[in-house]
Amino acid sequence: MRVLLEKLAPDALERKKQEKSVGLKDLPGESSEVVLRFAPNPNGPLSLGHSRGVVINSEYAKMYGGKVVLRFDDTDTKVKPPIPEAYSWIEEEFEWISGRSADVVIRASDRMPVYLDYARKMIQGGHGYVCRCKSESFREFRNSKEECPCRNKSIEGNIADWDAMNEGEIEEGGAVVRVKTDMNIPNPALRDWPALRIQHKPHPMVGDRYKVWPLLDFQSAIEDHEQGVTHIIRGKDLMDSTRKQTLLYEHFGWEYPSALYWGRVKVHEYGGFSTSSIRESIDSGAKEGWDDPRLPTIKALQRRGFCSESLREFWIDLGLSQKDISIPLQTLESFNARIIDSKTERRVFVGDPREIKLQGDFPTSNLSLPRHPENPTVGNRCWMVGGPVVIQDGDIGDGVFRLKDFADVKIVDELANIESFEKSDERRKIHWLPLENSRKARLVIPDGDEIDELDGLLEDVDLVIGDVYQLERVGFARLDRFEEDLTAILIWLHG
RNA sequence: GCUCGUGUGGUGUAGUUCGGUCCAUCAUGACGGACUCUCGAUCCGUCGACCCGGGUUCAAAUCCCGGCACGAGCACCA
Repeated sequence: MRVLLEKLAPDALERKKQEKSVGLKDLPGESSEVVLRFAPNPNGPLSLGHSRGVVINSEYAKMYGGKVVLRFDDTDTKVKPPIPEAYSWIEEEFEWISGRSADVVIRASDRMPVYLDYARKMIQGGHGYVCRCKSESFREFRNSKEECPCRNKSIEGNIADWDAMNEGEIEEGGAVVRVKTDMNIPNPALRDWPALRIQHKPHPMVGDRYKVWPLLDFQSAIEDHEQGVTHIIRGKDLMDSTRKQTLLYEHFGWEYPSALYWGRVKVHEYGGFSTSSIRESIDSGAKEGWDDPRLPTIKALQRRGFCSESLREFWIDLGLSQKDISIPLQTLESFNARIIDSKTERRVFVGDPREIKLQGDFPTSNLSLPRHPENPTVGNRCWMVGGPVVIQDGDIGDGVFRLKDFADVKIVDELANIESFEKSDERRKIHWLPLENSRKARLVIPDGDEIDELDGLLEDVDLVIGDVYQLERVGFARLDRFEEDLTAILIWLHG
């Protein structure tokens, strides 16, 4: 066979090197006018978990020249109530993460008349009914595949109940609108699922105008249709949602969009991405705020100095796998480090400083060091050498080392004797700083639920709040602020 | 319990649609080395995987059957 092939088609024997496909896979189905959506609950700012939805959806929109709808699913006033500031936070974060603003921004709470109208149509068409059963008793019906007594009520009776719900005549929990499916569907989750419920608690944005609010499966299904969404990308925990909504679409005679799913992601360093539990930790005082550097929020990531490009590369690299994955933060960090390294200026931070005096034959003078070793165009930084210098206490060791970019020294009686300016042997290289060019600084290092702080001295050369620096031999950190006593506060980014 | 989904090196990921071009891709990691430009960068090298068992086939990561493991849904949350 091989001999035959060699004669007929020698190319067929050449091994092509395997390649990993880059970027996202093609979208299934019709892709001429793609409309995607990202639908967070504004019960807090966006988290690292949400950023996956922003990146994947906006990236597909870019690939196909389509649109992304940013939709605020704010229909719950009790369990996960929206917070008013979060709407604008999320719009800004969406733009920061994706590098573009959303094409359409809508709030479910503004669209209530649309949902209520469709609900009434559904009831009138006999595809839904008002169920007055208690949730526990309906659960029994559902599990035993029995129809509940409300199911066969007349349309007139249902409309009367529907009006009563909207008038506020029925208490919370007293009634719910169900979509009529089939009590014999194998999957219990799909049997006559609830579409709208009563909430008397006022909504932070629209007040107490509405007494009946749609549940996610209903509201989202209606709005996806209204916006012409062609592809829904969401977590695989919402697979049953797709099936429920498909049944609703059948009632209305609509065609359901293509649905794609991703699995659950855990980042080892963070407990989870739940907005409610983050909010709890802030309310209890365990965390300082939404941008506490220990938190997996976008605000915290920004404050620490992550760039949005690394977030995009990270999620695109992970793709749309339905596998549940647990990934170390280091993976994101390595994307970030690679991207920011070339534009990050170097500075010296000496933690746990120890002062030493230089001794030897050298003139008091300027020492000029590059701001970036590979990018001379950003210029140099100047140190005055002559006075006392500081090194990290732990670096003392046997007292023989090289002060990086300066001189080989040997410590004798608290004095650093300069042995050579040229690198003369394989001794350790350590970072150091003239006292004259330093200012007090504190490096804040998030570590799980803890915050470690390291006091030291920072090279005081053109420090700009908000900039990220690479602290030589330490790692990357962002200058967060200056304290009143002018101490520089650095927040640790990564190594 | 019912329903749905997923199993590729330490961690992720490509390849599975339509079996051969796969002694399985890329990244990250670990280890070692080069560079008298860092514990950073760059460059070089090394390590390491198709969940298990059958079947079909000249040929299986890929198709079929049966296990096992893990995850999710079954909320008047999103």
